[in-house]
Amino acid sequence: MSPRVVSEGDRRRRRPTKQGAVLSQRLIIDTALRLVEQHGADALSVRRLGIALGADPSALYRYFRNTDDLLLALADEFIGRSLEGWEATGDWRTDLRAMGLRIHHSYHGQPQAALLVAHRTTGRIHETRAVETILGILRDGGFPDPLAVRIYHSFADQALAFAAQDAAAAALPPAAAEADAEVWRQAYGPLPAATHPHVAATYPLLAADMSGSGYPFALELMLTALETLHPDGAGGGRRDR
Amino acid sequence: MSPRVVSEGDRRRRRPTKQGAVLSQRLIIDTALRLVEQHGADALSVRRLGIALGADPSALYRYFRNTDDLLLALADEFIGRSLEGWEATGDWRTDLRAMGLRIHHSYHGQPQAALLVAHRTTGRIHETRAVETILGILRDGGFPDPLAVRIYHSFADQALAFAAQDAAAAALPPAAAEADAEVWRQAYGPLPAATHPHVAATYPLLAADMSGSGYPFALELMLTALETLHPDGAGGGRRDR
DNA sequence: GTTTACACGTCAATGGTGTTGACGTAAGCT
DNA sequence: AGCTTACGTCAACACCATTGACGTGTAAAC
Repeated sequence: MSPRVVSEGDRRRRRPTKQGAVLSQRLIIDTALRLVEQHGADALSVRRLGIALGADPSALYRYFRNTDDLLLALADEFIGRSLEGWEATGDWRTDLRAMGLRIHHSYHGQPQAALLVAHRTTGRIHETRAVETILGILRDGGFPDPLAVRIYHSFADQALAFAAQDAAAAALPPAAAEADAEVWRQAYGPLPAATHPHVAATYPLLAADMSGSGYPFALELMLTALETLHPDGAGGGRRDR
Repeated sequence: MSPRVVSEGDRRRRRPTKQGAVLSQRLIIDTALRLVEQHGADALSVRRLGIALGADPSALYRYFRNTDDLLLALADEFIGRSLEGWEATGDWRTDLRAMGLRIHHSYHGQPQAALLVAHRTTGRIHETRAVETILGILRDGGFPDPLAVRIYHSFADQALAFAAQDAAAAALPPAAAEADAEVWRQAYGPLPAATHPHVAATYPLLAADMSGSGYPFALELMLTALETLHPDGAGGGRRDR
């Protein structure tokens, strides 16, 4: 008896489905990504993916052990894409900022896969390269090793944590996402100054600010703090007091 | 015809189930939290919750409109518990720090539930009180409204994002957690200086640092940055209103 | 105390999900 | 040309959230 899933290298018989599609891991991953992009995260089910491929849903189990296996493959795919094409400028502020925003942005683009991978340590090639790059920015930027390592840890965790957080929001079923957005109008708007003076006083500002991600400003705050920790005093004289 | 779900105030008839349980929102939420605590986030389904309560699963729909409604109630309960007993000192640095660590800590203590809940906006009583409290710390601390709001947003998101991130790590099944820890030794330890000079140079520091959470340091960085943004320059004193 | 209205627990059914075992066809080797 | 067996298909299982109909028995009204 043959194992249910055959590794891609050993695959031989390319047998078309009833509807004429010739399956492969590549085709399945690409189709799944397209499905998620076009119809949202919850459109990705084995049954729907089967239909989109023109194959019986159970055929997928010839290519992936289970849906988790498939989603990890998806995640790995976009990690690769998210690191593509970045180049260092040599200024640690600029480079850290770009790195953070890039991670955050690319995870946000594929929330479903992001959710799965954001809190795992993969140790794979793209991840190790990212670690190396960020550490390099900090050490070449003049931070001593112990500080560079602590900063790396907080910087990377913060980028991933915010990315996962925002991805989770983006991956909510439409109804729940709508509800979360409405909450700021319906629950916080009517709060009276008597019981919630600070919310009442700042409500318009709040409602406007909360619609976006808190990450960009958090990143700027971190960069600001790093300037004061930099061994060269004010960190190149950008900040004054 | 009566609406399917009756608001808690208007509820009158307390009719025991076949198995003798007398349902209420309180009982349901407490049971759900216990279920998640004991058997993990995946154990929370309407059917299983019904069984745990000793009631037909569909009885839940007399108390919550749907599972999302139940989840939000769960989330708010969680927020409430994590802020129980906190008291302001009047110093915004101390208070913000305490607030952040408290959120982070309580989520870490209930990782399974935290995962389920960390990225929702509930708009309910405990959450609004938390928002009011944090905004109050910032405004009473002397930050002008537009800045206070931006800071609130990034501060709260940071605490929640890290909490979810660390909860996710703590909630991994033992086997997967072991595997993730091993990755740092097996994948990063052997990286040669030729291809990954920065990782190789700092590996002992890295391995030691990565075992903890990045949040405490990230929080300190944020507080440091806030000092420089404070209108009183070095952020010396408390401002009265 | 008796009556009455209806709240709410229960049942059954719907349409979704991931996953597996059995089966036979046809693909690609010899 | 014949043989093996990979792999696409089918059917079934166990679970999921949710809803409409129903009737019991509680608590209010009298």
